Parts: sequence; structure tokens; C-alpha cells
Amino acid sequence: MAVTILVVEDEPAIQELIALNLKKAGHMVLCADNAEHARKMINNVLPDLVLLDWMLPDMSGLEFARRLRREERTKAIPIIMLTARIQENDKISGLEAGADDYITKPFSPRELIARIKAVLRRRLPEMSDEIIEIGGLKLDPITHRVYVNTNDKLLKPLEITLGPTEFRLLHFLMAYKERVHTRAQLLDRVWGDHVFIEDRTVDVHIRRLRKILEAVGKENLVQTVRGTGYRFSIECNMDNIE
Amino acid sequence: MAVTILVVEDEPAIQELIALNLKKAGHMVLCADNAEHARKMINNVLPDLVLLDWMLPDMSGLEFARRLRREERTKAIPIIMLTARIQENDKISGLEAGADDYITKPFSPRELIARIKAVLRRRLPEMSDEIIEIGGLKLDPITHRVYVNTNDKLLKPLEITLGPTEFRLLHFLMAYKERVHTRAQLLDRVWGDHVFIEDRTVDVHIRRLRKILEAVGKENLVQTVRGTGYRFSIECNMDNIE
DNA sequence: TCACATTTTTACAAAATTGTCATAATTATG
DNA sequence: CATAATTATGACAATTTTGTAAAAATGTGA
Repeated sequence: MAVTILVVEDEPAIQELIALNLKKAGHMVLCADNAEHARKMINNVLPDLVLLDWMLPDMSGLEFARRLRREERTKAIPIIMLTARIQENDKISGLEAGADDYITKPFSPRELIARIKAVLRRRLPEMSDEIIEIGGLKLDPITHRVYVNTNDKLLKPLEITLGPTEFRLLHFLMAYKERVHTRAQLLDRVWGDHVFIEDRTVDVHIRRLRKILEAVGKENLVQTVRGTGYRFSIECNMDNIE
Repeated sequence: MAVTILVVEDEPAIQELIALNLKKAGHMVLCADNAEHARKMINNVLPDLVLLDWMLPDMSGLEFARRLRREERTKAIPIIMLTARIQENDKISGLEAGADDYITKPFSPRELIARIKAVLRRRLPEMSDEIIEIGGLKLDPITHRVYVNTNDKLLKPLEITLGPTEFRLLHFLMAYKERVHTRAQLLDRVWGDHVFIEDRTVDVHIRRLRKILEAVGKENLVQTVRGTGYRFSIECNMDNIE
């Protein structure tokens, strides 16, 4: 999946270097020279991850990170701090302010990419392109295919076809399995930021997803949590009293 | 769930348009032409949300928002700013003054409704997401599941299913265990602020919760404190005489 | 632009939950 | 022990939530 990364770094040379490497790794890159500029960009497009220099011309990176964490819209964005300092205190306060990781300059492009991947895997599993396999389903984000294990283990897995939205929905649900998601959360994270569509639209897509899964014998994976939302789970939700 | 919304907007056409759409969405609507008028209305009835135009005849919307935030009685009311300006600075200072969100004119009715919904949702009382485990019960807010340890320790915990209200009630009682709660407190914190529900209704839900817990052998966890209310406790409240 | 595929909304049916009431049971108090 | 106060409980209607299909809207590529 195309991961949008905002690079907030005032030194042009470094900014350029980073941007180049990120693009080469297949990411969408946005650049900002200072906090104010960064804020405007975020207002416009919500990035999936922020690379944040420790020292900015107009505000400390730390303070900027805190602001991102405070706002509802941005508080879930993973942040990686770029710092030239090696002092432990800085590392600690950087992490306290909500950074997910930090990299000490100078760093190799390889290290940068690796860290980004690690953070994405931890914080935004649906963005990392790893194959997810749960409950007899296997979803491959790279090839964009979904397989279901057949009962007969000798036969090779059966591929099922999903529409674009159903695919993203399933991907998200599988990436965050065993968790309840409200319709609003699903709209935010599967459909995207700043969309204004009805909550109930989610139901319809859940329905279509279920229909396809039912057809291959996977009926209890997508569960309804009444009053809250939906959940992907391999645990049955059997009624207790019988 | 009748939500009362105060619309503070001097232009009659826009005010009318907004009011119409809000009513259609099932809200109670109050309208004010200026800050002074709005103040009087608020004095009379406390709205659940304020839609506030950026520019008012007698005061800037920003200033009005600040005043609402200063007063104890009104400081918790969510505010959505309506602004024709698109300048970033305005957005920022609007949010800094304590607005919960802003909408740039012109906006679609759908967007308006969606934003209102989002803001109201955000304001709902939120409890910690940590797993709570007491007295052989395990409640997980993330997956939205409740397990009870079976007597046979080798078997895995049994899941029990609760209705939305019973779940919230149990969650609250467990989060504040070993403490008596009056019915009024429970209504406030579990059902939500200003709900008009009979005290006795709490009894019924306590009853329902107990019934489910009894069915799995957890009969003494939810206790009655006569003359006061209810309490979740692992200590038995045995009668003196047996 | 048209045909086609997908997405979103709408409308209604089905199911589950909820609040209230009436009445029974229990407890406190003199 | 009698009485009043409080709580427990079951039933039921009203409301809310979710499932489902079909229509409307939207996007897409030839």
C-alpha cells in the first residue's frame, strides 16, 4: 500500500536525501521546512507517518510532536524523530512526547527504511505489506489476493475475489483482529480521512464481505458487536445460556 | 437522545438552512442572531452543542467561544465554528480558543451533520481500555468480551455475552470496585449525563446483569447496599446471622 | 459519451435491547 | 409482630439497532 510520509526537516540537503530514499522505497513523500509549514500540509493531507527533525526553525520537534498527539485527527500518526544529539535525556523525552522511535543522525538509508517498516508494522499493520494469515484466510497485500484454505488440506488454497473496498475492509479487520471497531473508526481508517458517508454504509460492505466469506465456509469470522460495531475474530461468540 | 443545538448565526438565510437540516436530523434547534441573544438563550437552556459563526454583529465568534469556555456552566459544551475564511491562521486560533471543530462555508448539510455527530461522539465519557480482572471475571474493553474462569481450571475461560448497557454497567462497576454507587451516579456515569430515566431502571439492569453472572456461578459480585445503591465486590456480604 | 462496475443511500424487515410498570419479596424500625 | 420502606423480579410495549435487498449515485475506461 502507498504509505504517505511527511518529512519535517529544515536542512535542504538532508531533506532531499531522505525524500529520495523514501521515494525509491515506494513511499509517497511530503516535505516541510518548519513546523508551521508542516501543520499546513497536515491540514491538507493526513500523512501515515511523520519523520520529524529534533530542531526546527520555529518550534522544537518535541513540542510539535506533542501538538500532533493532542489533536484528535492526528494523534494516531506514528512519529519518528531525527536527532543529531545522542543524549539519553533527549531520547527519553522524545519518546515521552509520543514519538514511536528515533534515529540519530547520521543514519544510513537502509536503517531509515528499516525503522519505518518496523514502526509501521507495530503501529499501522494494515500499511505494512505483510501477508496476514488468520482463521484459514490468507491475505497478501502485495499481490492483492485473498486465499482460503480448503477443508481438504491436500488441495491448494482457493482464491476469492473482493471488490476494492471489501479488500481494504478485510485487510483492516484482519490487521486488527480481535478488536471491536465502531463504524466511525472503520470509516476513518478504511475509507480515509475527511469522508462524510453514512455509518450504515459500513453495514452494507460488511454484508458483502460476509456473503463472500460464507460462500467459502468462513461464516463466523466477521462478527457483530451489538451497540458498538464489528470485529474480526476466530473465537466463536456463542451464547452462554442454552 | 434529543440533542439540543444552539445555532449562533446572524445571516437569516444560513441560519434557516442550518436549522432546517438539523431538525431533519432529529435535533432540537435554538437560534440566536448575535452573541448577546445567544447568551440569554444559554442562560435559559443549556444546549448540548453550539454552532458558532466566526463573525457576529456584536462580538467575534472567537471571543464568544472563549467566554463559553471560561464559565463553569458552559465550559464543557462542544463548539463547532462556522467560518467563511479559509486562512489557516483562523482555523488554528479557532481551535485554540476551544472550538472542537470548524466548518468552512459553504458546506453541505451532510458534512454538517457528520461533523456534529463526530464531535458529540468524541465528548462521550470514555473509560480506560485496560483489561480488568477481578473475582474470576475478566473484562476486555478492546475486544469487547467478558470471560469467566471456570471451576475446572484446566478448561479455558467461558465467554459470556452481555447487552450493551449491561456491558457498560459491569465495566463501570468493575473499574470502580469495592465502592458503593447510588442509582443517580450510575445513571450519570453509565447511561450518560442528562438522561431522563427512572432510578428504578437501574435495578432492572442490575437484575439482568446478576442473572447472567448467576448462570456462571458468580452470584455475590454485584451487591446491594440497602438505602444507598450497588457495589461490585469480591468480599462476601454475609449476614451476621447464619 | 456511453456502458459497465462499484459504491452509497434508502427503505423496510427482523432482531435485540431497553425502560416502565405492577407486583412480590425482603429488610428496617418501632 | 405489624407496618413502612426499599429492593427484586417478570412481563410487555416501545425503541433502537442491525440485516438485507434494491434503487440511486458515482466513478471508470473504452
